[in-house]
Amino acid sequence: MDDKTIVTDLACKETAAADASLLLDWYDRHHRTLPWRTSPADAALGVLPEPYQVWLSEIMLQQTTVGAVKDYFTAFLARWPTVTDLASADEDDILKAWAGLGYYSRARNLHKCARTVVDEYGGRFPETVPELKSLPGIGDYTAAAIAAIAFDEPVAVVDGNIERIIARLYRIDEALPAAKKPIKQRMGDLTPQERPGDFAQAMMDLGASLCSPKKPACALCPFTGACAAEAVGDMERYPVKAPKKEKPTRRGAAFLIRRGDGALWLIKRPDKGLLASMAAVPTTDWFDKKAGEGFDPATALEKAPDGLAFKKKTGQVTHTFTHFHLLLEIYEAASDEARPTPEGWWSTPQSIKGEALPTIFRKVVEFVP
DNA sequence: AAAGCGGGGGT
DNA sequence: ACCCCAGCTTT
Repeated sequence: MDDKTIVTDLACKETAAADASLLLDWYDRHHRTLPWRTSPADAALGVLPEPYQVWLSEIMLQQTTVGAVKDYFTAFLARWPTVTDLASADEDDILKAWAGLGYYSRARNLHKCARTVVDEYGGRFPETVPELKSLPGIGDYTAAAIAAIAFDEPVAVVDGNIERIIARLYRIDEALPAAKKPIKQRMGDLTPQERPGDFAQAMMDLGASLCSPKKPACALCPFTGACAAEAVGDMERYPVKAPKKEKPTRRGAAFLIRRGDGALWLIKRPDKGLLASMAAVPTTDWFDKKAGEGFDPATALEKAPDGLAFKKKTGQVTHTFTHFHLLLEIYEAASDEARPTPEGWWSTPQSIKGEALPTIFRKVVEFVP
């Protein structure tokens, strides 16, 4: 190496450009073991994880924290060890196993995707981003994540954590979602040819630990000194986002129909829209008070299932969805009819635990005044 | 580009 | 109360 090269290297060090090896070294020292990762020993040998497990974990992790996913992932893998097993499963069994995890279209798309992989790809996941993206439930992020982690493809993986890190490293002032394009470009430039999957996971680990939305731990960060936002002490400004809309409150009534043996009458929700295809108890429509059609508890009984003597219970059940708050009044009636309306089924105290009840209706059936 | 789509944990 | 999370699909 001649003198001129040395001078160039020194100059680079002073400007301290972010570099993938800084992060990979950090990752090798802080590697977290997770149910869907290969062991650190295997990873060091370059052993890639099973594509089925990478896919399953990535679908579960969409907008969902690692802590919430772990037990669901373990249970799914034990019950359906391969994509072929999942493809031949009953969709209602998948919805029951998914209940409580949220974003239920993921569970329906999971089943569709498994069937496509079996029917169209002979039970093996495709390895390219365009083919992966064509599968149900797989978008830009998940396609890149599977390609990088399961197939060692050096593609730019960008999730919410990585958007934050990149926006800070390069002080990107454009607001999301417009900033997605330059962020993906920067991530592509930073992604190494070697160990692209580890690099992506290292970035996400960094975002989940040190480069947090509030009070990032810059002193411990492998990119310290190479981060434009840190240099000006304005980390929490990035990524710039559009202001959020406020959530309206909707109100309605829920109807518990209870049999002598304690069984409850459940219904299946429509196959489109909120909580599609999930189990529930009968309810009124949910009215947005701001829309001028305020819910009147006195008229709730007009919408109640026919022929039953409902009594209003004290207290309400509340729940917050992505785009509104919900407040439900609870009514209860005894019935020993064989089949009350609307169409549904009796679920006994023993069977109700296994029903595909989303959390809001889990709260309703467990309601105690 | 914006809206619809869950639930829980951290602050 | 607000923020965010290993986002995707539809409008």
